[in-house]
Amino acid sequence: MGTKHRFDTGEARALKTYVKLMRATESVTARAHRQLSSFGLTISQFGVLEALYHLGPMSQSEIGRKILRTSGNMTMVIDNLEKRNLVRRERNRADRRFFIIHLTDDGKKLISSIFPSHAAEIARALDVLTPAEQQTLGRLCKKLGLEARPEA
Amino acid sequence: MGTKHRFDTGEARALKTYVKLMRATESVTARAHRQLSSFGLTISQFGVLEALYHLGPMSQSEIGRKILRTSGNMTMVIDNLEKRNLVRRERNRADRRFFIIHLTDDGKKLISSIFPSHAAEIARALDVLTPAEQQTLGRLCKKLGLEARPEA
DNA sequence: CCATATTAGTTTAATATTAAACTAATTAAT
DNA sequence: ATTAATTAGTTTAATATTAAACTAATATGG
Repeated sequence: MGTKHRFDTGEARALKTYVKLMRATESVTARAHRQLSSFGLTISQFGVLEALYHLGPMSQSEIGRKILRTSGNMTMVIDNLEKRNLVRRERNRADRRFFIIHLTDDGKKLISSIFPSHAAEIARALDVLTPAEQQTLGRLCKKLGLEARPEA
Repeated sequence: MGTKHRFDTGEARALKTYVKLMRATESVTARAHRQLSSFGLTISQFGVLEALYHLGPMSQSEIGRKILRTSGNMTMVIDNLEKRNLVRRERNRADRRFFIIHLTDDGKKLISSIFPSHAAEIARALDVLTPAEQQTLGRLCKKLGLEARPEA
């Protein structure tokens, strides 16, 4: 058929899929964002608090790896959380290059009060898919996500 | 079982699915971003050029709707593209509230030279999925995307 | 020990992003 | 026609985001 490839069908399919993937993510994220901002948190700030809440104290770079952000970014997000006394930097004694970030009592109180409604909101968003469809979506996304991100 | 719901299984499933969805999107987008930045374009700038290239001249708000960005955002992105002489604002005579944004010759040249490699890069990223899997992923994402974004 | 490399985090400069307040132009309603 | 509401775009202020240059601490390899 096409000698060059004015628009290889495989590419067209991939592009269409990608657009839908992005729109789906942005639609769910926008919903989460709307809700979180009513609690005065950005998505990244929530991500930090949530990681600390469910996984325990961590260094900035570890958190950055979990929520897919750069180290420079983490500096600012954690600065802002620290200003509001939601987290606390604690210099590691053994290796003084890094901090361990802890939730403060205020932070713990906030994230534990917000998390349930966040989870419920996400569940509401995914409710248009059956449980089986969610499983399938998760499986396909996992395959896609792994490919460019060898890290867990 | 659980009277309250310490972690309703439906919610747990939804959250896991959402995390995978985000990671998949960010993995593909990061790949696209890496490539585009080698051409000196951000994702949003590319989105604007691509929309104009494939859909023709449009107002800022129309572009914003296509690429899911706010109007304030469009002002800056288009300012930056205009500075580089890749697009041109043309005041609409009939309704002087809006501009029609046109690709300049430079802009046309740039996007037409970049688009094929971008498409190829996305296709490469989606290559871990079979065509059938891509179709399924697209179908599920479309369902999800529609729900919170009634606009087409 | 000392030079080098690596690692954690910060800073800087640029763009992105949003929400909200705002201006200007148009449309609708009475 | 005049007022009110809507629409397009800009501006502002705040946070986000990245890449790149940087500092400080640690690890490695002679």
